[in-house]
Amino acid sequence: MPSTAPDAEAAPKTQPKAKTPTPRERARAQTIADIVRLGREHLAVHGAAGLSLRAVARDLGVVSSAVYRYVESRDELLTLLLIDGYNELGDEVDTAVAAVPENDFAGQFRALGKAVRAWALREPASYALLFGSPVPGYQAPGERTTVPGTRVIFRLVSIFDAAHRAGALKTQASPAVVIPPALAADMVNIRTELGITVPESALARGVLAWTSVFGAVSFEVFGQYGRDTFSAREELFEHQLLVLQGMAGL
Amino acid sequence: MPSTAPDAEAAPKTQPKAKTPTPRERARAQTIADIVRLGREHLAVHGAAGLSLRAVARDLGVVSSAVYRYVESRDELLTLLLIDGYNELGDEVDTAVAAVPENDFAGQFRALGKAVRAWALREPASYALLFGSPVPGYQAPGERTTVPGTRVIFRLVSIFDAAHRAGALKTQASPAVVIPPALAADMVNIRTELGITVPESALARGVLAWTSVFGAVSFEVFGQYGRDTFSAREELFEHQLLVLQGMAGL
DNA sequence: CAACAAATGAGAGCACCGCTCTTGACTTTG
DNA sequence: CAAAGTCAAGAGCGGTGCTCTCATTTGTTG
Repeated sequence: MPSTAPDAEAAPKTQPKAKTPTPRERARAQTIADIVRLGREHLAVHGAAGLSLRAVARDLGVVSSAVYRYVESRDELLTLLLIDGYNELGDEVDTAVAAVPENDFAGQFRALGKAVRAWALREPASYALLFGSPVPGYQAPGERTTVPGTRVIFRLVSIFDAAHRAGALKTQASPAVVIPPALAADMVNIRTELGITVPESALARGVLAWTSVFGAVSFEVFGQYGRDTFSAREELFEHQLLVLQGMAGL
Repeated sequence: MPSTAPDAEAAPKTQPKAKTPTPRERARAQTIADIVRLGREHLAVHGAAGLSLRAVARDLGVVSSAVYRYVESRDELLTLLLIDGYNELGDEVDTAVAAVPENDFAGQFRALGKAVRAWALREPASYALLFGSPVPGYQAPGERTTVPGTRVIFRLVSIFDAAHRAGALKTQASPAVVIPPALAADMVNIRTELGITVPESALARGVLAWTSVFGAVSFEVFGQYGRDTFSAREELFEHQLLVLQGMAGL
């Protein structure tokens, strides 16, 4: 794939660069892909804080300064890994949700949650990079990370919205809790921004379901549960999803 | 305070060392306390991964190798900061819960949640150390951290147990969700270990409330909410606590 | 095909890190 | 008062991110 522009080919624009990829560009893209791949391996083993460009260079069979030809800095590599992780998670969530019947909204919610958990347990270091403690001194560039970084939450919102449109969302949850005006205003903003029709209270419960799923996954991935407090973690999470879907009105 | 034993004074034991603290011991304890204090400051600024013994030594006005007289290693300092954080959080949670009337169990739950959130927002680096991504290569020594590390969850469990004993816990939540046998067995184990009487389903919902609170706090502290998705974060969290307390049967 | 220019890799170097070891000075204790 | 114990300092090892210079490779173009 080309290094900069997302337009694959054709359409000669004002930029004289975006033609068919020259062999140099191809080699360059391949090298960057190799760096990202090795970076992922190091991330998995040593964590985000232990990600070392020098070590990646060694694995690449090249001196450390050479990788700076391809990656601007360690933070740049972190950004590439961040985008990589967001997209991998987003892909797996999408396929998991798509495998559930269109009108089984609760099942879609559970499939989403289980996909998140499965990916997180398989790639704990990437999960930690995406959803764990922020890497000190590193600020993700929003213009590159927001789109892949919001794929899962968008998917969840779309499930709620589809359920609501289908009349399958219980908007009046069992213990009715009033929403203060300031919070309601936020919810209205979100609703208009996303172009959905879910009422405020249901939207708030959806947000809570979202954060709760990640709380449960984080506890498990980050080892907050005691070593052997829970032996049936799969069942625990499944149960939590069932309770949460009820709370959210699905 | 003495460096090793928790017995303040008197009671001459078999150990010939535990007398009145010598000036040397006092100075040593003071130096260690200074190191921990400076370590906390560095933790707050540079995060756990950026915690540097050399920098602490500089602030202490001493050469780097000198601090190794007081702290075995960087990981040892991390452990001290971990215990420090757990105890500070535990203290604040305890006082916050104690300020609520004894029979207002839902209020106690909310007070606990709000105390956790307030502390986390005030000390994000410590919160990240305690509940965020694990520091790669660092394993907390359980024999020193489990007791302070379980103070808050014990407090929460005790609220649920007291509510149940007082007959104020709705054990049959609105959408009844069956608990698979393996998970029920885990819950029975926990119940007997803690010496409480809460039924399995309520205990499971308590666990979910616990992880959900931390999910919500983590999202806020770790900046997972968009920059300006929510302007009324205080109200959002309060609302989430209300929903969770309903879900948990309080 | 040859010449040129861009892209690339190597190496040295800077300042930082955790940690170890030795040395000399100091303080407490017998 | 001298021995024992404690401590700060400094040098040193291997690691890190990153910059700079220099030589070489490589693709393109006249």
